[in-house]
Amino acid sequence: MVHEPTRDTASSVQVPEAAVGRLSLYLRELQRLLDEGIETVSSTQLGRRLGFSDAQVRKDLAHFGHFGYPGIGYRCLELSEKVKTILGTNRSWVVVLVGVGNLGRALLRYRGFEQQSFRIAAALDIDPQMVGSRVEGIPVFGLELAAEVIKTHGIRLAIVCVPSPVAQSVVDQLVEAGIEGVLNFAPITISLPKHVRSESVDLAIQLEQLSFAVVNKEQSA
Amino acid sequence: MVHEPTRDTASSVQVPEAAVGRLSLYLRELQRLLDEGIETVSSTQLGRRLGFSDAQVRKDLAHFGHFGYPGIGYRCLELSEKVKTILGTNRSWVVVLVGVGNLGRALLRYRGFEQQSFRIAAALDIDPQMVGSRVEGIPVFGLELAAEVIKTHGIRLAIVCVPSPVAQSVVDQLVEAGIEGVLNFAPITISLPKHVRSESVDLAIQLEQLSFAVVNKEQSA
DNA sequence: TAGATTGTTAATCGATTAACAATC
DNA sequence: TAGATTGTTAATCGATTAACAATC
Repeated sequence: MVHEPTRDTASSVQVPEAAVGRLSLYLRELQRLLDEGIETVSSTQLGRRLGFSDAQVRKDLAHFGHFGYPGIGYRCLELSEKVKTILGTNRSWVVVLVGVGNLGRALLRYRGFEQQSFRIAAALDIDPQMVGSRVEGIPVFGLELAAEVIKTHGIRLAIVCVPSPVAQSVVDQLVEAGIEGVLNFAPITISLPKHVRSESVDLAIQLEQLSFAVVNKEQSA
Repeated sequence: MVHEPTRDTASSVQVPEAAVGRLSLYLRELQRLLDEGIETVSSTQLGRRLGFSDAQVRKDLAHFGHFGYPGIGYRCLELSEKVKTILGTNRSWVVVLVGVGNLGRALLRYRGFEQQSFRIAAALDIDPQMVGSRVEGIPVFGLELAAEVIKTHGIRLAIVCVPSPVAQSVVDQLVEAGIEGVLNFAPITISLPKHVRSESVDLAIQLEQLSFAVVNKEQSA
């Protein structure tokens, strides 16, 4: 009796979202290991460096393939390349930054993510004073040119650092213009069509979490 | 000073850590409702605005007390005050910012979290050129004065935006000086003693998560 | 009262951990 | 071969959802 190959790849098996989050941490740690000249790492070692159990590490990675060698562990370089491919960062992403205020300018200057295959190619703003200028070498266009800028540079992701009151409407325009993912710095919950994904950074919320943890330290200890 | 990375499993059995994270989102949304002049909200309404189920909202809040009124819902003002008390943000927190580089200066300028009861009272740096100056009105001290600055201002939380290679050692010094919570912008996993809590912001990781979601959109849809 | 909505218990679902045969 | 470590299955643990009596 001949069977069709069973489809148990990532497309049919549900990969927990938390596992994808940890994938980024594994990658970051693998890159540190490589910097330290370490060539192989076991799930126990990798987990210890990140505060995860060995089982967690193996399970997470096994969702995506057979990357390890029994008796040896994982080869750091090989695994980091595999993880990059899974995350989609084996190739370069072109990003647009929207809102060239204090925070936006700092991010243009920061460049902390460039080494990780994300490159800001253009900025958008509504301020006529900014439009037409360059900030940190990056040209600033009017928001109404979003669709054109996005198409010209093959942009799929946006970093949005506009004031909260206009954030939803700005994101709506970006979605209209074809953006597929949004990193949002405005402290509001953005409504998006299902085909667009967002991540957000809210420093007030993170500080609140620290506040809670510190205040409740006695109880949780 | 070497510590094990803090384990998430240290969270209390009674209240899931994820529920505490959502508490901040409830608070943010309650403040928007108040701005809109809305006085009461049901778990269904609040959940819809945040993308959570009504049961989730009720369950999360019920971990901390009986805040609702059957037949009516939750009174926005009252609930927001209760949530602030739980999070510890009903009172003001004094924060120190460490590392006055591009990102640090942007955060000093940003002030997005001041309205949420977090106030940066002082900055620390090792650059002799910076030490003794003021940035955005905030005085910059040498890192070696950490303990004194922390004690003088009653500081318990630190925002750390120093380069990755020195982040662990800087945090070690802050812990030594008595800091209780750290918001870390360096893209590394920081080892901390169990009594110190950390949150981190890593833009590269958040962009990677967007990258994954966009690349795997077909499968996940 | 009738309608609405909570807080809570029970049922379901999912994620983490433990254990171990397979394998290098 | 002996020792180490993976990938995977089973067991455990925890979190979310459903349902509904209590209650305003």
